Amino acid sequence: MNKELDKTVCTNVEWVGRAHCDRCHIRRLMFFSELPDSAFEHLLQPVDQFIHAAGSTIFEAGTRKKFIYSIRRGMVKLVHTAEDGTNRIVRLIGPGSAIGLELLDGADSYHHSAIAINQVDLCKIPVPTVEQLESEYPELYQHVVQQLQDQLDLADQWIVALGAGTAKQRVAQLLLVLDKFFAENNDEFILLSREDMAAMIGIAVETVSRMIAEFKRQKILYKTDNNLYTCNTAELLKIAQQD
Amino acid sequence: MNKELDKTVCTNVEWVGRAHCDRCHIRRLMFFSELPDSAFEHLLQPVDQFIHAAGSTIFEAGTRKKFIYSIRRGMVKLVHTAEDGTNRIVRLIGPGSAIGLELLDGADSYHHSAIAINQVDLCKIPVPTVEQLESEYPELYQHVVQQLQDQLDLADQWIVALGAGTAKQRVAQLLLVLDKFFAENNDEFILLSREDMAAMIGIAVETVSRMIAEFKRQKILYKTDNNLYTCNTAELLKIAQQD
DNA sequence: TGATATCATTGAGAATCATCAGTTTTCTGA
DNA sequence: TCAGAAAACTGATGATTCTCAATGATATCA
Repeated sequence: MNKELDKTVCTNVEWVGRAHCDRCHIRRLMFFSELPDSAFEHLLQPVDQFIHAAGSTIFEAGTRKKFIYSIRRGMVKLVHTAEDGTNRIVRLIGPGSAIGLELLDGADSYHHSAIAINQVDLCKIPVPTVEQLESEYPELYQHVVQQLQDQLDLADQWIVALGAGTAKQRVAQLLLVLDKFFAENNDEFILLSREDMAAMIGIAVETVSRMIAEFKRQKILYKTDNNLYTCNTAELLKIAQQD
Repeated sequence: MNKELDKTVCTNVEWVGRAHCDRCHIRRLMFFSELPDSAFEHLLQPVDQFIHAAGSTIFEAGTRKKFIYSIRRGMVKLVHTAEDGTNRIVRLIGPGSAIGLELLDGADSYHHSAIAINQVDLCKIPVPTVEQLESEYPELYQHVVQQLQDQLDLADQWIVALGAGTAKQRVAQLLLVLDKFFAENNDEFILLSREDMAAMIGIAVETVSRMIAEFKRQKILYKTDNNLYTCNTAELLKIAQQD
């Protein structure tokens, strides 16, 4: 199912500059939210800021790098690739969340591949720096625990909502998830590719397409802009939960 | 799918006694593994030990209790129940793992119900006691992080292995998961009820039964004892991964 | 802007799975 | 040890979904 996703891996990454966490205007939303300004005076290794183009790979599963990434803007998909090349999307990660946290507790390589869905703005934080700050500021542990718990909740939601039911129900659930996830201020959201959606709910691409097309015809889902969509949440909920 | 699991909730719970963590012979496997004996001299609230009979509920989703549980022996299923009564098993938890960790970071109630699969031997640890020990011994945070990361890995494995593929592939994957999970020393494992298996992989009970029966006929799965089974791992892997 | 590649949609037939109903097996308690 | 209940298994049928193939729409780039 869904083989050879991303045949042409575009590695379009732009270095934006050294991060100055003490002057970061969104720090209270980010990985170092609990730390005082003074914490960043003597970092073991510096934090850098990057912009990843849509489709570019942030890290690949199994790679032995030593960085975690705090997402400032954009959406990242965590992908598991099986031996036969089958891809499965395990989680979507948005602004304020961190990826690569497995490195903080002994894992020697990333557990998934992380790929930018749209343009992603992120901070690249060396693991030794995190460990240094953890030992100096135990409150950072609290934040890591919070992050992991949030991601565990997401994974559970994924299992419950996207892992059972008919194809139509799963697509409806997925749209509800996307709506809640992307819609920060407005209620528009980016509709993912059929391939990505299929890789999330474990059904064929054509089936996803059929369901999406049907929802569009029924005006449950409508395009507002380029590839921005809005949906009728109430109607989707009814579909998702019907017996 | 799989409605009215556990119509007769047996709440057979036996108090074994106050836990003396400083003298616990398996502490290095348990939640307080990193702490010194002296840590337990002045606990805010005591830790108690219980035995739960198979099928009994350890806690129910949404309950506002203030305890986490460290599993000493036996298997626990974490169950999500939808509004319509549909049950979905989100995770299996075994010895050395802890449940209810969501309470440690602000959640005011359990996210799932926890039900004993076989006889479960556990320690009931009050949240204030954990918080006390966390502030005195920051290394306990490390352990919580480890626990959460382990459970996140389990959840991801669940999504990848049990969420896609044909019914036969999913059942094969599930048997492999059970084999790896239950088989501590020997290679026998408890075969769950068809209802539980269906609730894990999101297919109909009858379909699970058909697949299991087929595996038995093909001698890929054989009963060794009461309801202990052994499986041909290589053969199951082949089935699980075939195109 | 037009050519081309990629993605989304649709159709049709085959394969898979859910459902309902009935049978067999296993478990449980008197 | 036996009767009754629960769980597991099986068969038949219809609905759903996958697969293969073709067409339409959209994006990209020279």
